[in-house]
Order: sequence, then C-alpha cells, then structure tokens
Amino acid sequence: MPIPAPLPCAPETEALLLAQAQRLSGYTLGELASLAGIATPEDLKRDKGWIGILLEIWLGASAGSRPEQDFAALGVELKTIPVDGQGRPLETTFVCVAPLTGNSGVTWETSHVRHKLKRVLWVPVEGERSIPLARRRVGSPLLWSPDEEEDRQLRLDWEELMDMIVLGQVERITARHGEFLQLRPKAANARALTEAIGAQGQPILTLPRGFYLKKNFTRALLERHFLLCR
DNA sequence: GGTTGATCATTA
DNA sequence: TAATGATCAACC
Repeated sequence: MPIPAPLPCAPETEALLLAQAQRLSGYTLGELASLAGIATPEDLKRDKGWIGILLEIWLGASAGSRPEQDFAALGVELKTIPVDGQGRPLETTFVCVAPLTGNSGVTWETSHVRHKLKRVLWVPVEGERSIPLARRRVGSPLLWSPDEEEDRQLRLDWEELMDMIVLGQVERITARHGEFLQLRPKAANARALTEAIGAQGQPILTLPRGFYLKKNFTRALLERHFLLCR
C-alpha cells in the first residue's frame, strides 16, 4: 500500500472524497500529523478542534473558518466523531449555531440544521483518553444522508426547540429537551452573550446556543453502517 | 462577537 | 459513569 498524501484541494466527486477517507483508516493521528508536517499536541485540552483540522487537511477541505459546508461543491459536510472500542460515540456532535432571533417563517425544510446534515462524511476516530492522542487510529468513514425516519426524528426535536426559542423560552431550554437533537451553550465562555427573545417578547442577552446531535442518534447511524458492512 | 473545529470537567 | 453545561483556539 502506498503511503497516502494530503489532498491539496477539495476532491471533485464524492467517490474521490470517500476513497481518500478510506485510505486514511488504520493510520494513527500521529502518523497523519507527521506526514502532513504538523505537530501532535499532548492532548486536546487546549486543541479541541485539532483532529477536525487534521482531517480537513488530509481530505482537501479548506481549513479554518468557512461559512458553508466543508466541501461546498459536493454539498458535503465533514464530521470527525470520537468513538470507543466498540465504535460507539463518546461525544455529542455539534451541528450549527441556533438562530435566536429573526426566526419568523423559518421551517425545518429551510433550517440550517437540515442543510448541514443533508450529506455528511463521518470519520470515526478512537477517542478514549487512555490512548495517547498520537496513537489513536482513524476508523472507516461513512458517507451519510438522513433517511426518512432520521429526518423525522430530527424535525420533531428541531420544531420543539425552535418553538421555545420563538416564544421567548430559550432560557428554559436545557439539554434534556429533544430526544436526538439538543440545544446547549456554544460559546467562548459564560461572558459571551448574544441577543434573544425574552418571555415578554422583549430583547434579552443570553448565552449563544448550538444544536448538537445526541449520542443515541449518531450511535444508531454508525451501527446501521456497521451492520451493512457485515 | 461570530464563525469554524469540537472536547472538557463538574455534577447528578 | 454518563450527560449537561462550560469552555478552548484560530480566524475575521
């Protein structure tokens, strides 16, 4: 097997993207970092997005901040997901920031959540903290779109959460709302505030929130893939 | 502050 | 021990 090289730019087709991702499975993060010429941090405490950046480099996604999907021309979003030894997710998955104002007329069909999740390249990575970061291995990738059932599950949670936001109940939302999609803070710290709608319809300042996929959702999605591979 | 990339660490 | 609420870094 030839040693792989990072893609210099976004692949032109889904098939090429998937093929490159498949080439990476089995390699450790230390190997991929070294081959890409970047240093591996001791741990992720101060580099929480490092694995995501590393995989973006290898798959030819434009690194850094971008407004749209990782592979805009393909309409594909890249998500690395930390998993345990059984391939089960260790963390929830951030989807996008939740709009807390200006939501009149927004529907599930036109929502950022649905758009982001329309097509996702999932790349599982060993995530147990007992494994040194450099020795964690990349797993086999999955190019996924929500099926009817998954779309319905997400829509029901999204509608519940958005109703609360629109009705000025954002500060009453906890991570317990939603079976598969939850709303949680997404901020630099507790001092970062953004505008939202208060209980009396007045503007308030509150913590920015993000939509996250709960582990039961991503676990099922990865399991479905695993079953199809046997 | 807001976007991207997420995981940390305290609590229940 | 798992999940919630909090936080870290880079770029703009």
